[in-house]
Amino acid sequence: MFTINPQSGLPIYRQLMDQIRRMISSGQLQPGDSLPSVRELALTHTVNTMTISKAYSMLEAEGLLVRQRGKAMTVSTQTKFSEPKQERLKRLEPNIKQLAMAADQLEIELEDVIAALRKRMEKKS
Amino acid sequence: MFTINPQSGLPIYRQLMDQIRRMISSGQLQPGDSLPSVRELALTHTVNTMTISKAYSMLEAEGLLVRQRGKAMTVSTQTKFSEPKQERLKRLEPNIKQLAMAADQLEIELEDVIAALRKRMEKKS
DNA sequence: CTATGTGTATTATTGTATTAATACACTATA
DNA sequence: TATAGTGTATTAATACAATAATACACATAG
Repeated sequence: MFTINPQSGLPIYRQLMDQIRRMISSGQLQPGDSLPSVRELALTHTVNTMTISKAYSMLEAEGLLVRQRGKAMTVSTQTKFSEPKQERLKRLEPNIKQLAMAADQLEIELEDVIAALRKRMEKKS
Repeated sequence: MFTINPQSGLPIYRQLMDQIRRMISSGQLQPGDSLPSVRELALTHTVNTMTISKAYSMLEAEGLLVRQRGKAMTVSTQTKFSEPKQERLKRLEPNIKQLAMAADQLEIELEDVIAALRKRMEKKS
């Protein structure tokens, strides 16, 4: 369900938070939906349960998730799911910015970046 | 000369290493070129000198930089500067991959991603 | 020679990230 | 009621990241 890369330098709990935020923003995770249990995620990604729990707790502090003891974490019904495209684009900005910087420093032309991106994104769909 | 974002989660010394690697790969930093002194970088980015030093040391261990006591760090003359486009594209892959994942989770269409990227990259040139 | 500019080493401190093992409180279900 | 499944708390240990202050070794220009 999620993609964790322990080598990326980015803390695991932050990778998780980012991904969950985005999937809620798009509606892939809708209000009321249950998230995988901390033990399940910890197992499939060979990560400690407390690492997952930390991500969940912080998203709960943000109001995105709701915790009910004894039950799986769920997406808050207070969140407006499926944000408009403009909002979602804003969430993508940091990633755009970072790619642009990297391409710039590598002196890779815009069209080549686009080609690479196309290749990657069309693969999945 | 470099862009440091302390909030990004990625360790500062790794941000620096990534950027230097890319600029050597493209030839923006050429063999023999001097890098900014650790004190200068530390000052302009309000970061500790040892953090910069760590990045430099690790790049020296990789063979990219050369240290001569009493002088500024320089780009190794052993490195092939201006790598071919194919090599540079390979270096961009992780960034492409990450953007693709984010866009996917945000359910942003390829064409919208490209538009955002275009907007950002054309701004600079 | 001196002053200034390189990078480095050392030691100490602080905060964060992750793992580990165990126990607890609660829910749902057989 | 018993069992298995939720998330959480606690304590301990380890590793990493960053800061701080100081001192050292060397190069170069005056």
